[in-house]
Amino acid sequence: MPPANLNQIEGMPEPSPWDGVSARLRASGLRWTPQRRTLVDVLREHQGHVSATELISRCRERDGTTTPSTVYRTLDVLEELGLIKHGHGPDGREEYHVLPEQVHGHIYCVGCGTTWEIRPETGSAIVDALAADLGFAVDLSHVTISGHCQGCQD
Amino acid sequence: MPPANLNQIEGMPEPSPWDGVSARLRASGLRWTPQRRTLVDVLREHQGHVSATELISRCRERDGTTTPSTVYRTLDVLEELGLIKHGHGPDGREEYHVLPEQVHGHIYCVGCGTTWEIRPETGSAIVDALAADLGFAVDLSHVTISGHCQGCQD
DNA sequence: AAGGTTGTTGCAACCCGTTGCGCTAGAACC
DNA sequence: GGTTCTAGCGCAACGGGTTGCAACAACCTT
Repeated sequence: MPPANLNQIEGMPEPSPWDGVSARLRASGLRWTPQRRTLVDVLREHQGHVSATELISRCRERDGTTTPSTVYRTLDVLEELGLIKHGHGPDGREEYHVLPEQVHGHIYCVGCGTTWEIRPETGSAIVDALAADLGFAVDLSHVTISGHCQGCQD
Repeated sequence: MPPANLNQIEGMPEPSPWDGVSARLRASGLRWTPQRRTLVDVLREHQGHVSATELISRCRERDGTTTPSTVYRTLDVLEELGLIKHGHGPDGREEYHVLPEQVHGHIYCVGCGTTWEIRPETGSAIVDALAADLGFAVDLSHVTISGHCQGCQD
């Protein structure tokens, strides 16, 4: 049997950015702990946006001893590795974007509560506008802009 | 002596949107209480942005019995009257804009911690961009966009 | 001036997120 | 396998913000 990627010894190989996490942590002198494994497992099956609260309760499903503080600290670490990004939803609460493939902002409709991603072209229009204003380099991904969607305007 | 505006019997007349608050409240079946008076007095001498925490402590200076919940609830009421607007700072905490003369957004520099107002032209560029995207009607004032100012980019 | 409604207050409890600290337990090295 | 170093864990407490509820008091009516 030929040497295989140790992280995916069975089934369809489906390389994921999560696969190298333990190694990347260790490479920085950080540690790979059961608690972090739990959180990464949870994140692994998530796309898009998740609230911190939801992540915590998902972790607790797998490991009843999960502590909020640990989750928040691990999220910070993972963010430094670039695997997730946090932002603030319309209510100001934390929201995490898993595996941000490309930077994108969010808009939130106050009327119906839906959240959309801002399309890249639109996003760069915003970035450009602010760059022209004060030479400001916007981090769009951190923010949710609110307003009313087409359906909710009367 | 000619009849004067009862709200400003001395000195330079300086009509303020705050003058009619009590009447406006009563007109909606709401009440004019000492606690609300205290908060309005505090707001009266404020321009621009204030955090809820600061408002609470300012109220407590005048009336030691001030309760946070009351302040928050009164702020909600005043917002419905359009006298203030709330938004979320870069850290997701509440921030109030007193007497928003014209809608404006904010940008916050992660590097140096400064907050700027977005100029109207730039603001409308953003609004237009999102209107073109999904027909979205943005409420710019509710949001603080973060990034790096010119001085903090390297 | 007294009474009755009902909007408001203040309290206590709660939720989300953060922080400080002592103990635990990764993992590198023997 | 055992040692050692220290990152990370769990706990407890805190701060900002919200909510349920019983008592209170503005305001209208008589």
